[in-house]
Amino acid sequence: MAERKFWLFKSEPTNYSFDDLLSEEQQTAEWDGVRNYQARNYIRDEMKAGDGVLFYHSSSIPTAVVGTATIAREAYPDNTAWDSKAKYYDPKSNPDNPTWMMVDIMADQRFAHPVTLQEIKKNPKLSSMLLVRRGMRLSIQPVTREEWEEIVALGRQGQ
DNA sequence: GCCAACGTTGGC
DNA sequence: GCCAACGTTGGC
Repeated sequence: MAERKFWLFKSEPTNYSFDDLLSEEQQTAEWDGVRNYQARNYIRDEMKAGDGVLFYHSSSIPTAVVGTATIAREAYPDNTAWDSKAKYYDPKSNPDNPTWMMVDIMADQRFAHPVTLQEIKKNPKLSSMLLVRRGMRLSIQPVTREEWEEIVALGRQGQ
């Protein structure tokens, strides 16, 4: 069995929050709308069922990792790409040759203590994360096992 | 609301 | 294939 990988998914909570994921049936959602090739490649080529996901709230107060989730279904075509009424419609993609892919994620646990971007920047174990590198605006990023473990440990502790 | 840093687009 | 213009992201 391949080694488990770890990821960070960004979402603006006003658009889709961790609470929204928790309130889904089976606490599972299709992660559609990814329209960046690098993120698409991670989804298509590297994500496996069971991989860990840090759920990050961007453009919020505070910006923070608020919980964890699991890859529940591996890459499959993002059908919203060829829905002309969808927000992320892409006329270049079609069912015969889908450009964009998505995974399903299932909520795992909400952190007792959201791990803020500020804390991440101050923590020597976390300060080299892609997340805090200037200009790293990927909505889906790989996270190392060490970073995963540190953030999960911080998130679990009450305060 | 500002604006820096990206990715994408399209003219040449 | 270059690169300027443009749109988007996302912290502040």
